[in-house]
Formats: sequence, structure tokens, C-alpha cells
Amino acid sequence: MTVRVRFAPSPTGFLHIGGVRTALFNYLFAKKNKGTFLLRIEDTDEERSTQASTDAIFEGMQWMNLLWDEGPMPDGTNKGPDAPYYQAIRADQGIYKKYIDQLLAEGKAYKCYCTEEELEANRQKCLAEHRPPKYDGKCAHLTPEQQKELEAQGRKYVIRFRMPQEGDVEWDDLIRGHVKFASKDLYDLVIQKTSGYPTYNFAVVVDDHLMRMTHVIRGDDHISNTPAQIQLYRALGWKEPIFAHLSMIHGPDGKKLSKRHGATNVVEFRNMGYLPEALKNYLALLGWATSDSQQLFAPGELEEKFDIAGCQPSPAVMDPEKLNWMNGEYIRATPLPRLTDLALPFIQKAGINVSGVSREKLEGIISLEQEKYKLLTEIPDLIRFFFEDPVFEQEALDKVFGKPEAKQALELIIDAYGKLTDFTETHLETAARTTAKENGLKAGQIFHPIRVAVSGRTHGPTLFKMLEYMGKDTVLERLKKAVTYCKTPVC
RNA sequence: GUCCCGUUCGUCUAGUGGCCUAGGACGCCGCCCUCUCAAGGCGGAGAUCACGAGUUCGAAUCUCGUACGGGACGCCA
Repeated sequence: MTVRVRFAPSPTGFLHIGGVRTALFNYLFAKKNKGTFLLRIEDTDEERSTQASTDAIFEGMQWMNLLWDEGPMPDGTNKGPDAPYYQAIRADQGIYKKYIDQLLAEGKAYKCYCTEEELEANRQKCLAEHRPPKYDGKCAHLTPEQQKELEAQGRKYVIRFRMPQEGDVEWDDLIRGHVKFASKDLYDLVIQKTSGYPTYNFAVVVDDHLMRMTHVIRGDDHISNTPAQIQLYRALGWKEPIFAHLSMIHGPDGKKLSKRHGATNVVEFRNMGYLPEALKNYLALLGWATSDSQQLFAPGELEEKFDIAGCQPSPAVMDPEKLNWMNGEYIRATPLPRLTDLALPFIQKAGINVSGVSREKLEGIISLEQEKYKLLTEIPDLIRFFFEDPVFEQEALDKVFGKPEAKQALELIIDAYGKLTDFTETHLETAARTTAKENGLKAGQIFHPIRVAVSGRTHGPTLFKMLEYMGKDTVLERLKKAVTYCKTPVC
């Protein structure tokens, strides 16, 4: 049996990082088992579903490189034999209606004419009696005459599923193990709204069956929906898929990850300078681990090693520190041409004009601190002084230019570098060391002032390579200017 | 309130009855390397395995209870 799994988001907002993780686990499970990964848009909420949200889902999935084998495509076409993949369209085609009618005909479902007020009154009554809110079955046994009368009054109706009340509903969850619910705690859920649209619980069941899903991997906030869905499968005469309920991602306070914990929208992670591969690697490790706790995975390795049995049932707290470390690891492993491509939008956004520099030189400049970047957003400020006059840090001014020998050191190196014809790394270093030695200065006493003079900072890339990239004119100009910033030694 | 689920270093986790005086990773601290900052190397601190009973020669691992935390109880998905 070929594995078939799906990611089925509802387009009612941006693509949440928790949703991305669910999608990722489905994707990895499909790849690992040489199965099919499908995308389906659950837009049966007519009020909240938007095209913009659907677009955001496509955008996020594509950025994360979680490409689906079957499903709707951004250009409006469909890929796969079970199109359409939008539930709203499927509803319009009468796909769900067919099964609603079947249940109605078999007496497994019924029309319910209760008003919102009646429902609310019942809910309050249940709560007051310390019982779980559960539909009271007021419309469960109406005669055709009563129904006709209510309809004559202009009453709208929903369709409710007649939930079996005997015994237990149980299943073997791939992550939780054996899970059991008492049927009596289940209620007659609405499967079709007054609008004629199916509800979530009904539409998923129908589509997961029609699309031949073998496994349903989703967040554990769906655990309590599962028994009702299993009853629906049975009522329709279908075999239910294998379920796997993933733990949720929590914020540092132990609560479900939400806006107040910081970024939750995948697009924000892109804007913050994360690499999709890094985020993917990090997310995979949130709730899953190999038996040797491997941290970093080469391309394709996750797809190969992922095992749903290694998933943790307990919730995982998202740790930005670790994500940042991992992103740094990925940045270090990124070939320079690609890193430069990735950095370019951030450099432009920061307002740095690099149009006058060759691609080769730009790559060189970026490479100087490649091992330091944790986020792509850090790149602009770390390379800015190559393209603009340095902004002097107060600390640099005090600590380095405050030294009595700083001014002399700069004057000496201006002289030495002025005479240098080959303005390259090794010559620059030799000249600096020689100058220091000849004048009784320690190497550091001359290196540090140079660094501050050209960059405005006490730390940065390896000094002489940096000078080489800046070029003789710029370096001398900056050194001369810096002399005026130095304190004249007072005797 | 009812039901369901969860609980190993601060965080992500390894662990499926003896290899555990509990391993790895992030973060933290120290040392080395070094023109600075990083990166890298080496080392360190950090978990009475939520608690309490029980089963067993032996329990982080099995059973039961307690506590705490989370989730679900919609014509939302």
C-alpha cells in the first residue's frame, strides 16, 4: 500500500509556524515511505476564508520547499486525480451533499431546527448541572409533519449526525499509542450548516476517504475530534486511516505558541533572515529525534531518516537561541554565490548601494565574516563600512584612539602604506609588522588603530584582507581622517 | 465543569527492566588558537528522570494513585 498523506490548512490567516511543522512531518513521512504528499485547502468557512490566505499558504510552502505531489497549484490549475482540492468548490459540486443524503436516507443523520438561543440555553443548562455541553437531541426524533411545520415557519435547519452512544471508540495512534473515548461523551455534531456547506468534521472525513489517505498526521488539538470522525467513517461504511497526533509547539511560558511569543508567521522567519533549510531542520527536531540525537542534517538526510515512531508526545518549546545557532551553521555551509544572492535583498533593504562593486568583490566582502552571521539580516550592518564612511563606536574611540601611541601609529602606517605598491593582504601585513617593529611598537598597538580607523569598530573581519578589499585610496583617506580623532598624548 | 493528553539538565532531546554514578545538542562558564570579533578544539557547571506507592533480585523504563501543565468541549478549522 502506497502511503498517502496530506496537509489540509484552512485559509483564514497567514501560514502559522505550527502549521508548517505539521506540513513538514507529513512531507517527511511521505518522502521516507516513497508516498504521496497532498495539499488540500479547507475553505468551508465562508466568512473567514480568503484568497490572500491561500496565497500565503502557497508562498510559505514553496519557500520552505515543501512541495506537494498533488493538490491545487498557485497558477489556478490542479495537480492530481482528485481535483478540485478546494473544499468550497467541492461543496459546490455536491460532493458532500451526496453523502449527507446517504446518511439522511439511512436515518443516521437528521435535520435540526434549533435556534442559536435554544442551543445556548442548553449549553448553559449543561454547565450549570456540571455536565459537559452536549446537544440535547431536541430535533433528533421529529416527525415529517413536525419538520414540515417548522419549515413552513421559515425555520432554517442544519444536519446533525446521529452519534452512536454505545461502547467506546478507540484507535491506535502512531504517536500516542492506544487512545479511547467513551461514546456517551460524544454528541450529535453538525455535519451541514444552514448555508448548505459541510462542517470541518464532515468534510475532512469525506475528502480523506475520497483522496485515499492512508495516514492522517495532524496536531494533537484534533485528538478530541478523532472519535467523532471515526464514527463518521463507520457510518459511511469506510475504513478510517491510521492517525498520528503530533504535539503542539509552545512558547517559553508553556502555552500554545501565539503572536505574543514573537514571530509565528513563516514569512516573518524569512524576513528575519532565516534560511528555509535551517528552519526545516530546527522544526524537524521539535518533537522528533533520531536515536543518536543527531542535530544537523545534510540535504535529503531528513527525508531518509525521519521516523514517526521517534516523535515525542509531549509539547515542545520553541527556542530561538538554538534556531539562531542552527541558522548560523547553515549560513556557514552555504556556498558564497548562493549566500550572496540570499543577502542581496537584505543589503538593498538596508539602503546600502553596492552597484559600484563587482560581484566577485561583493562575494569576497561577504565571505569575510561568513562564520559570524547567524541571520541574513545581520549582514548589511557588518559590511556597511566597506561602502560608506565608517561610523565610530564610542567604545572604539575611547579604548583604541584613547591610547597615547595611537596617533603615532596611524601616522607611521599612513607613511608605510603610502609607499606600498602592491596593496594586497600579505604585503599589508608585512608592512604593518615591520613598521611596528622598527618603531618599538607591539603588533597590536598598530593593528587596532588601523582597524578602528577604517571600520569605526573594535572588531570585524581579518584586518589585512579587509584593507585589500577597501583599496589603497579609501584606506589612506580613512587613516588620515582618523588621525584627527586621536587624542594627542599629553606629557 | 466534563473528557482527552502530557511530565528526563533553563530549552530540544537519547533512553523501551540491568550497559545510567542518565548520553548528545543549544545556551552558559573556563582554557587553547589568535590582529579584534567570530568560527574551531578541549574541558566544566547543569536532571534526586514531577511526586507517592506497588511489581521485580533490580525501574527513568511496567502498574496504580496524586500533583502540576496543556488541549478539546462551535452552524471555526
